Amino acid sequence: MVTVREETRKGPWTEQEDLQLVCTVRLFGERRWDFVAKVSGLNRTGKSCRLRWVNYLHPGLKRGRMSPHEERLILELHARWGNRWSRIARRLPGRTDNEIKNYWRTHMRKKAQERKRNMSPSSSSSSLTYQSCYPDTPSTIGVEGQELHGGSGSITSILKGNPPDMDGYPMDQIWMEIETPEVPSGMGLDGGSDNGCSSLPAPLLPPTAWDYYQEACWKMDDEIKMAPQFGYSEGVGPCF
DNA sequence: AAGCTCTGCAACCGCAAGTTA
DNA sequence: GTAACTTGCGGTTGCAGAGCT
Repeated sequence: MVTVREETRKGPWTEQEDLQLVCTVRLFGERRWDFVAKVSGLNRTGKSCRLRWVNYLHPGLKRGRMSPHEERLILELHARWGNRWSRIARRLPGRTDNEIKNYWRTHMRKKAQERKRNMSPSSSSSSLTYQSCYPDTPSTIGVEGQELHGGSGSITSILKGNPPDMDGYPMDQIWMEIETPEVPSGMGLDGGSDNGCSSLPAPLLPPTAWDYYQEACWKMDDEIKMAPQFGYSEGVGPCF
């Protein structure tokens, strides 16, 4: 055996890695990230896997620009809680703390530049408030419909080079289709209807993608078979 | 058309809190 | 009770694409 132990991978995720991670999380749930990292065969840290999942692969993530509602909500909540990004994110379904953090950063940068330009000391010297930014936004802070913007997902691109009908398959569309109750039989990865382990809906990828999905999972199948001591049976995601 | 700057996003790092043995 | 391990959070950085000069 000439298995050269690779160093832990860093940097951008590949489509293959995404698939492997999705596959593994699907099986084992959104817990024990170090374990997920190991079992998936990815040379990534558990931390890295978690981050990728939470910020990018998790179903239901919204992508694209913040809506005025969201912008306003962020401003309001930030005024109330400060840099408690994860807390703020919980109030914004489909948005991650990272996303909000990034948004806020660029938002503040923009505002700072604007202020520099204007340099009008006559205006209120207090820190930025949502009112000063969006004086005319409606006051209804609600959870708007789960509109799904077209994202630029890695899984999207894996599909790009694939069957022509899959061309430009947006990530969100994938998740939307996933959410439909139709489960492609055969993979046995649906893990039962209510294992309650994760928010992942049954099939992860549209039918055509399952071919690739299967390929991506071959390694894991071995891992699982090799690791019965963990008490996991195929197709049944454990609840942590 | 080419180079430069700006913007948005993805990902890493370090630390703290929580959990488990 | 405590040490080791895992997870979550916030800050920061680097890169790629868009827009501008």
